[in-house]
Amino acid sequence: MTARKAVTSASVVTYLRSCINKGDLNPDDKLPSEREISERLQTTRVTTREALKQLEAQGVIYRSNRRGWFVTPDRIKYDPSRAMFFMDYVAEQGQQPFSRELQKTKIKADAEIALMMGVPIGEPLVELQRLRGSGVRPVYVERILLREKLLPGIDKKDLENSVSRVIRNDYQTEYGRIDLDMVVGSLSVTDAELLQAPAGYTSITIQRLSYDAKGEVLELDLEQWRHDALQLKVSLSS
Amino acid sequence: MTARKAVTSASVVTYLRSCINKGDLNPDDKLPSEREISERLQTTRVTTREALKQLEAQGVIYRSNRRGWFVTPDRIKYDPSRAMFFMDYVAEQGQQPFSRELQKTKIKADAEIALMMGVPIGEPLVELQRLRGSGVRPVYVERILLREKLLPGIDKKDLENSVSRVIRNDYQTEYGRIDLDMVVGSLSVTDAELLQAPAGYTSITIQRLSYDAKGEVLELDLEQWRHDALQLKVSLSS
DNA sequence: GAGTGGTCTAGACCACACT
DNA sequence: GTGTGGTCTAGACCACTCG
Repeated sequence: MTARKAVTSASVVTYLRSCINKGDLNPDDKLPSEREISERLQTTRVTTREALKQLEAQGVIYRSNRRGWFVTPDRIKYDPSRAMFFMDYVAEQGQQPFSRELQKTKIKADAEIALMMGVPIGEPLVELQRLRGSGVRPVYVERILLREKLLPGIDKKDLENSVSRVIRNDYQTEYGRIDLDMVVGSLSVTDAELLQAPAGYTSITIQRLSYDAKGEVLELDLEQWRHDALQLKVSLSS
Repeated sequence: MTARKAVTSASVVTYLRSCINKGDLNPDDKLPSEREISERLQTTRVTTREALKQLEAQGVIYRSNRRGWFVTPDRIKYDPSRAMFFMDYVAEQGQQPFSRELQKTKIKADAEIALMMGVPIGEPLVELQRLRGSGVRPVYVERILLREKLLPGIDKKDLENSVSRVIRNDYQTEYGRIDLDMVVGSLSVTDAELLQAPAGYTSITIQRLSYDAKGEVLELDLEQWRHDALQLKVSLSS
């Protein structure tokens, strides 16, 4: 009998981790192809893929579409309790942020949105869709719903970089309470496409409801993050 | 040619979702075995398993050890900004909470812990490990590190149900600032075992550093949650 | 056009859970 | 003991990316 001992996915994980830790592979570097790894370690693609998925779950590597596997750069530290802007805090962490406006339209609140925002059905809103990333990698898509009633003419402003800055400067409106809601799930087909991830990729959904100083709802922000791109930090003082 | 069209994992997902939505399967119900599903839908176990993993990522079903797949009950809504206790808010949401003390020992801060807590290396601490769940399902493990210096004799108290209550009532100490840190990752072998999940299961890591009113660090809380068991809600007032 | 990741087939063995 | 989930082998085809 030639009885070759089966190669476990755990050993493939160990091997790949060591490559990354040794520095043979740096953040955003591409890993060798699945077939090449399999051949090198004398195993099958299924086992190699299993190992890759484990590392992906740990946030060590990530996938980009059908282009391959890459080493994950540091997570973006995001503190929703600090009044800071994406473009600023990513830069502060030594990475290059980018922001792309995908859509800006006037809509009317449907039943679902109205419920989430606590406004009447049919209330006029401005919907803004953005894609944001760090370096070469898109990290989240967001959908922002703004109440035109409280922010007249907001649809004509440049909102690509920061909505909060416009609200503060152009409307002399300060934020009051913010309600955050976070859940781990997986990406829809359309969101996955935008984030250059396979459908079903593990994601973090953040829903943020912002009020003004008088307690009126200003905006609803729905974010979908690649799970491995985010580290959430919140500071509470009671 | 007999050329049977390949069955896609997407169609298996659709089929299982419909079973759950129709009410054929209720929360915590066990799904049929992988082989049975495969045979019923004329496909292989690999494809069925792929579908099950997709539903797992979405949080629709969960695994328990080697016992099988089950329908996920509602997520526990957890608001760290409210002064509430696990046992209370789970009950409030109509589920039966449980809490089990796994360990309680006196230790000295090692380098890693000292750094996280901002205390000197070697500072005496009380380490408490607990396992908590809802219904029949364990949902998170936690490791609590308490500063004996500020909480003398804390190791002799009953801490199974609520540390915060003891601190408040027995030490007349109020909490001040709380720093939260959240990240999505995967379970270690030991944590997975405690949570009756396979190693590598997707998890949410929550790190909570609590200060007293004077700004002194009181405790460090390290929690590992099953990703599908938690919905985090935070209310911030600026 | 060559090569890659994404997916599916059709088996197999093992360790553990349940009865 | 029986059956289950967990894992691995050894192929195959397709759709897409990249050069």
